[in-house]
Amino acid sequence: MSKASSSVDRVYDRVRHMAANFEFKPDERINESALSTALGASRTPLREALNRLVAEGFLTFQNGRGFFCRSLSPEKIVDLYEARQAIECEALRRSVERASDDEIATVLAYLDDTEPHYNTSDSTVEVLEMDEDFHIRLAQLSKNSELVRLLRNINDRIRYVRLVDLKMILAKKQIARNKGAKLSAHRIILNALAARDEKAAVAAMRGHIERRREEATEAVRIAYSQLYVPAD
Amino acid sequence: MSKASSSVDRVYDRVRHMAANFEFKPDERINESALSTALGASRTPLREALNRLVAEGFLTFQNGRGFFCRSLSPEKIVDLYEARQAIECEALRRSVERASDDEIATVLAYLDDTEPHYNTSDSTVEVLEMDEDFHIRLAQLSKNSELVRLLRNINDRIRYVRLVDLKMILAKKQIARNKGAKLSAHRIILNALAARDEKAAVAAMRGHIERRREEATEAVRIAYSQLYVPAD
DNA sequence: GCATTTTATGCTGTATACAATTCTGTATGA
DNA sequence: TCATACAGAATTGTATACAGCATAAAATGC
Repeated sequence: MSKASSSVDRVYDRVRHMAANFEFKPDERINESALSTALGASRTPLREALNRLVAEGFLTFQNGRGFFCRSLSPEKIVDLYEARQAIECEALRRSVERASDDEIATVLAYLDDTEPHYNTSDSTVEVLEMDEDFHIRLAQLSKNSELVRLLRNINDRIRYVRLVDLKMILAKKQIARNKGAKLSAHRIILNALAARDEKAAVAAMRGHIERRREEATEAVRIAYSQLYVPAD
Repeated sequence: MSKASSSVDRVYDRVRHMAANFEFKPDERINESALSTALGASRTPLREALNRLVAEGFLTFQNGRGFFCRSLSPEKIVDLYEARQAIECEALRRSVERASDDEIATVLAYLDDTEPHYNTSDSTVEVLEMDEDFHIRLAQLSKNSELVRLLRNINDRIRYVRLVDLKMILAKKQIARNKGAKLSAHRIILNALAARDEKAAVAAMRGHIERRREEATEAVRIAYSQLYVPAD
């Protein structure tokens, strides 16, 4: 049960995390020598990791100029939200066919377990983690590993903006939060799935993501200001 | 207007093409030294290219054992077809909102131009190229570059099976082919888009891809036999 | 003072070397 | 006959060196 992870893997994980959280500023050039020494590896494994991240959409690459952080623009983020709608709605359609009642019940149990914490936690990171986890579990019911893979990739690429968005939401609705009075969006989707009501489930999912998509432009604006203000 | 492509880029293009066409057999191990000399480059740029291809889903990687061709299974291909449905249908929905009449007319003109050749060519490679090109142009109407990017990736990963499938279809319907008598599937989709009929367009697209998805298992079987029979 | 050329610095792109690991084939024993 | 152990070969993983390019800085001309 050992990990036996290579240098590339360690570097990859670390740099991916940095890129996801915009520890490189948008469009910032990445200095390979500096980063490699900072990570305690040589440039060779670092560059291999960077190449993977380019293919995943976390970084860009220009010949002769090196690697750069991806840019951060409302358009790009909206594009990703739309891709997320495509993926998650498709997964849901397949889940209606393929997920057993037991499997759906397991996800429902997960929801029951986490919802109290989800509704009271002040840590946006924790809340987002739970949210992502729910969506992944739901997508896995489709039995389509490609859709799950794509969703994971998209989630990681919009995480920073989602985090900002979530902070925004919590700041606004700090007083009145879902405490079971109203059915949560997640519960509505899952209930529709359990009832094998494809249309209702997909519509709920679409709307659920759509609401965030609409906030994307604003969230990106705030994200920028947050990125370029040194003090937190 | 020079290309100024680096060694990595050249190697990347070449190996990607090889992987797409299963010039490496499914699950086959890739020998880095041999391949690098064959491509006239050293192992360093080759490995960078291989890492990109892993991230894109063309290859897999096992620590300490190296790079392998992706496996070829009906399940994987079905997964990809479903992902394609997700992407293309979403793109179509957005195109209904965003594509101008002129832009749609341009794609229609492309269809008019290519359809004669499309219906008579005996080269499955050519036919598939035209088909992919049409679908990409259509997806671009969505103005969502992420969806286009994903579609390109998926298309390249299922190309080999699609090629086999197409050969199968042409062999069967060799006599009676669409010569304008019946409206082509592409034309139906495009007309619905032009009429801003989202439901009809999406339904047509879904069905269009669904038909191929249903043939996937059979096509994979034939693909296997073709891959492991030396003579063509 | 501004634009332009030249020079210098730093960084990237690739090859190569070598250590570490895995694989293959053979021999040995039950 | 099968399993195991071992030795040699092959292959991968990483560091390092250096050439070539791009960028920044300095110098020159107007």
